[in-house]
Amino acid sequence: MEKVLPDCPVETTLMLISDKWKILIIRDLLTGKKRFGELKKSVGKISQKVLTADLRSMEKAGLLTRKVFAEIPPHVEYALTPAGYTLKSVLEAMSKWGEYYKENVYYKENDYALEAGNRQ
Amino acid sequence: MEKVLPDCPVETTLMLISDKWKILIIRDLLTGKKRFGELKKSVGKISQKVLTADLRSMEKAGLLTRKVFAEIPPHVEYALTPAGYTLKSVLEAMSKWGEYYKENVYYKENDYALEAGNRQ
DNA sequence: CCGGATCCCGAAGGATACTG
DNA sequence: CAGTATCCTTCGGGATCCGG
Repeated sequence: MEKVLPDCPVETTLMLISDKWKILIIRDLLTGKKRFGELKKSVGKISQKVLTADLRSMEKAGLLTRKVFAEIPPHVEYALTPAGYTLKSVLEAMSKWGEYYKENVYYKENDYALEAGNRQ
Repeated sequence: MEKVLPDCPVETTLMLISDKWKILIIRDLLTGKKRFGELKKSVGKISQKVLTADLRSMEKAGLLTRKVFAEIPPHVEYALTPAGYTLKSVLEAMSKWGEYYKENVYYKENDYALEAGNRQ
């Protein structure tokens, strides 16, 4: 890897998983290995091109493995590496905070403005 | 037409803080309130426009407060709300993972990749 | 000092068609 | 089924100027 990691470990993490869909890919792999088509369905409205690109990038980063079965039709399985799996702690923190926010901010305080940082 | 938060709490969190700079803004506010100019320096290469926009968006979402002092020259302070502060758990998880990654994956990349790839 | 108003660009992502 | 290959669109975000 020619590129140097940032000093701040938070930025390191951002560099690796802050793309639009990567966290969701990890979320869906935390429950076990999945085939390309399964991921495409479970992640959401991701396109094939982007899913392929993100999976390749995460493979290079050592977050997941790609296993090709020599079959017809093709069969490819993706699974988290130990390093990828340890992202579970980050996802769990995000999940808990999301629930907290929904109950304590979104439903109680003033309505959350829609244009603000919304991604579909 | 009311827009609703996603069912998945992870996606809720993503919706609110997955923009390029928001996590770093929170990182820098976790240590206490800061003025606009201080944030601009500490966050990194963020532009004024984007910093302003992100701060406004996060204010609307209830993550931080904006306090304007009636002074000349202007003086504005930003501070996390309790909801914003609880994101600390997410940031800590990201920080720990970043350090873990640097030591256990980045510095041993080739070994790791081979091992993970050959394991089956 | 803070930040609004414009203009602009490039990269990330989407749509669609094709293939081993 | 799991990709490539193209083409196209969007929009996040940078640069600059201005103003209270």
